[in-house]
Amino acid sequence: MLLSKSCVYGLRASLYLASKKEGEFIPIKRMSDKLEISFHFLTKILQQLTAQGILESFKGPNGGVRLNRPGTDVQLMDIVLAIDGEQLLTECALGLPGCGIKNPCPLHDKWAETRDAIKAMLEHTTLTELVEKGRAENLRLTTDGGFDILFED
Amino acid sequence: MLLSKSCVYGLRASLYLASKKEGEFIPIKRMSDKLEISFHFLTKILQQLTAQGILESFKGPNGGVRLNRPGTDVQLMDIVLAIDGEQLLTECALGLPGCGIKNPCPLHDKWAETRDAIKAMLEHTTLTELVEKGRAENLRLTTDGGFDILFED
DNA sequence: TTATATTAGGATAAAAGAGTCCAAATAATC
DNA sequence: GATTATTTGGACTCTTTTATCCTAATATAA
Ligand code: SF4
Ligand code: SF4
Repeated sequence: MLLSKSCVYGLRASLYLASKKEGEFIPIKRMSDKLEISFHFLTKILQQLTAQGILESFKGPNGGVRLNRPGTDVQLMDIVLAIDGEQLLTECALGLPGCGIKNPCPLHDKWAETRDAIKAMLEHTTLTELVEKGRAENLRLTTDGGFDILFED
Repeated sequence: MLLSKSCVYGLRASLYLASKKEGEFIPIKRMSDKLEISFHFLTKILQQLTAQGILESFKGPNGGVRLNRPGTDVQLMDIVLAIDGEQLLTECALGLPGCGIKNPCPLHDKWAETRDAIKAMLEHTTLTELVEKGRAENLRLTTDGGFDILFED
């Protein structure tokens, strides 16, 4: 798998948050219900995102989490880096230790191209962009149901 | 990680085999030494490749494994499919169950492009091609040492 | 001030991936 | 026929990832 499960959940949750009114705190419980992710697990993941400054959290009634920056300023790569780290950008195809351009393996050239494509995609896609697309085309963030089900309260 | 460790080891071993005289059986022990991979682990992996018809094995003294087809006919994708299965081609970015074009998530379009690039790379690269490149430029298949160390007996 | 809703954080459990070990089967050589 | 070199296959262990649970801290509201 390209991204860990934690990372995927983090992305889904971030998209959910980006679809909400800016500044509003959303309880994790609500998100885990809507997104069909284990509440406790999602909590752990969002704690990471909070620790990394991507989310902001607030305790107590009316508490929850929200994006720390507008969704237009959050790239998918930000989430991926916060959860999976640089692995995706550094590790690669033949996974030899201490890799890079200096001492490449035979796959390096081809792999580097592919990896750059992945990187570019993650860096050039913002949360808001996907939310707008999802809303316009009623795409899904869960197993069943379209984007719209996320907005029923 | 894009490819499992088993898969990476399988690729490295297949490249090794493709660099050898066609038809020659190579003992797994020799490969595991050269490639610095645990003998027992590599054995398990190569058993999978043998079961999938990518390699052929022969027991006893002078035994070992060899490619079942010429290296020019073996794509990287063949190895990846044999070890990691279709996961890479079917699963994806947001990893929603039962995914596909019918009921996509907001990332689908962008992801599909990226995934196709990965797929194309793996499908259009043959073992022989990489071996020739590795030989010509003395690239490496192990932590230290160039391609050439693989050929000392 | 008490009850309630929430995140934070630690401990633990279950599942998957990676790696090791051993006995059995097979083939060549002595 | 006995010994040796090799693959096969199963059982097992270790590590990492995924998931669950419980308690504490914090903020609101009654
Ligand atoms: S040389 Fe390049 S492709 Fe090969 S393992 Fe290193 S970074 Fe990856
Ligand atoms: S819709 Fe496409 S990108 Fe999204 S999870 Fe499914 S296959 Fe992957």
